[in-house]
Amino acid sequence: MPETTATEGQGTAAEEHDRPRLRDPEGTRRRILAAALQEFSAKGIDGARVDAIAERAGTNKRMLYYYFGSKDDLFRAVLRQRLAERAPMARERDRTGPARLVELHDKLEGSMDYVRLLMWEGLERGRRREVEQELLRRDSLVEWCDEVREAQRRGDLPDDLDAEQLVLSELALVMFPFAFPQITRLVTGQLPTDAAFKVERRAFLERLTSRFD
Amino acid sequence: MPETTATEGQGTAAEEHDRPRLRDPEGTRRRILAAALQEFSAKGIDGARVDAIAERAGTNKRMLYYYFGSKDDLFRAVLRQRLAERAPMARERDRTGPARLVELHDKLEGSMDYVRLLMWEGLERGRRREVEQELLRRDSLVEWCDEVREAQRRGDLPDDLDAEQLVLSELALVMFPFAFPQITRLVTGQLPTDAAFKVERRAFLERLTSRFD
DNA sequence: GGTACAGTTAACTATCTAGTTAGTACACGA
DNA sequence: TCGTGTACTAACTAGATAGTTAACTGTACC
Repeated sequence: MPETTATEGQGTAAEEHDRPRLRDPEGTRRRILAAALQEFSAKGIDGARVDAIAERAGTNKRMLYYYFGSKDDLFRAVLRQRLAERAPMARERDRTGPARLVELHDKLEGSMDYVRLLMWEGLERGRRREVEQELLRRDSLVEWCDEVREAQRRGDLPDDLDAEQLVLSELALVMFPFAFPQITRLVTGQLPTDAAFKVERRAFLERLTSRFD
Repeated sequence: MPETTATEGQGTAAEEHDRPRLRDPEGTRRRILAAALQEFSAKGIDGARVDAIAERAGTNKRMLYYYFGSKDDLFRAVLRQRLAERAPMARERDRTGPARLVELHDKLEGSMDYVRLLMWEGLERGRRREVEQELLRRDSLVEWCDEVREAQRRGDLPDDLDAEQLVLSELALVMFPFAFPQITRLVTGQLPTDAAFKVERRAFLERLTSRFD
């Protein structure tokens, strides 16, 4: 018979408010995903520690394997969820109007974790043929390119530039500072998370678009 | 007294050509750096394995600590060396002329390992106040910004755009595809290392510059 | 009120990994 | 030819880490 320390701290009613439900499958799952998002975003797949994720989620490491199978599967689940969350936002955006870069910048600036997740994906998985949510992502990007071509036909965007390359470049302009914080700091003296930087970048993107179209 | 297996395979003259010099301090150091560059570039600091670096360098793991002190110090040594190698190239380049983006693209396309090293630095060390070769890098970038401002005064570049933001954006346009190979593939159908992609990107950057200035 | 199963836990294990110990051998100057 | 320091090596270690075991428990359903 094992030492019965397991029940320690669960008997008293005073502690009930700490953990309202003793069992909460969906909650546990959600908490693990949230904790994993933070951990993976901060340290990548190799750098993240399974124990740290479990502790952050306020649960046991075993639950992580119970729900997700492996560290790698957990990373993919996190990425899948985050991508699915953002997918609908892309469609809402005006992707060809004069405010498109500023709008994209605003959408992205609050989700550093998302950009970092994509970077880890690129570095640790970039060579793969298939990527998480391949079809969803490709469809979304193809749609964007189609809209650009449409706008080119209308004359709203310059038609001598390849649509795909243009989309790639707009992503570059907005994502790059968040992806390379050290370069951003070396060039501008500020980190991409600084409020002052965001204001300057925003203003720059605004002027760039107006000058460009 | 330990077993004297150490001399095994070193006595015969027939094996001499495998290892021309039994001692080659500079060579060993160089081989470790080269191996570390490959390993760190491919897998990052956390992902790289010290044993793998030693094996790739054809030496013993102990030598790595003998010459560089720690895994972390080795990474910094690799980064420092690579940055020092590239520093003079920046000054040679014409950074304000109409071919500047294409030229930067050409300079960068052969050194994926360099871009990846910078990405790992950004992800695993981005928050730090100081970065490897801080002064060298900042000086180089400040010089670039000054040249841009000069060109703006001359009227060669649009003067309503902040010089720092412009430099950051030009780096973004060129580095982004290499940093996000999976996004590049999803948008264009090609990896940034594909010859076809490079041609297209080059053409795009050329047209972009001519339309912009 | 019993029972079956999903949810939860602590403790365990095999393996890996950065870093070390302690010793060997080459080269070079005296 | 001897002695000394630099270069080099194999084997080891302590701690970490992903993943597992097995036992336990709340809960839904009968």
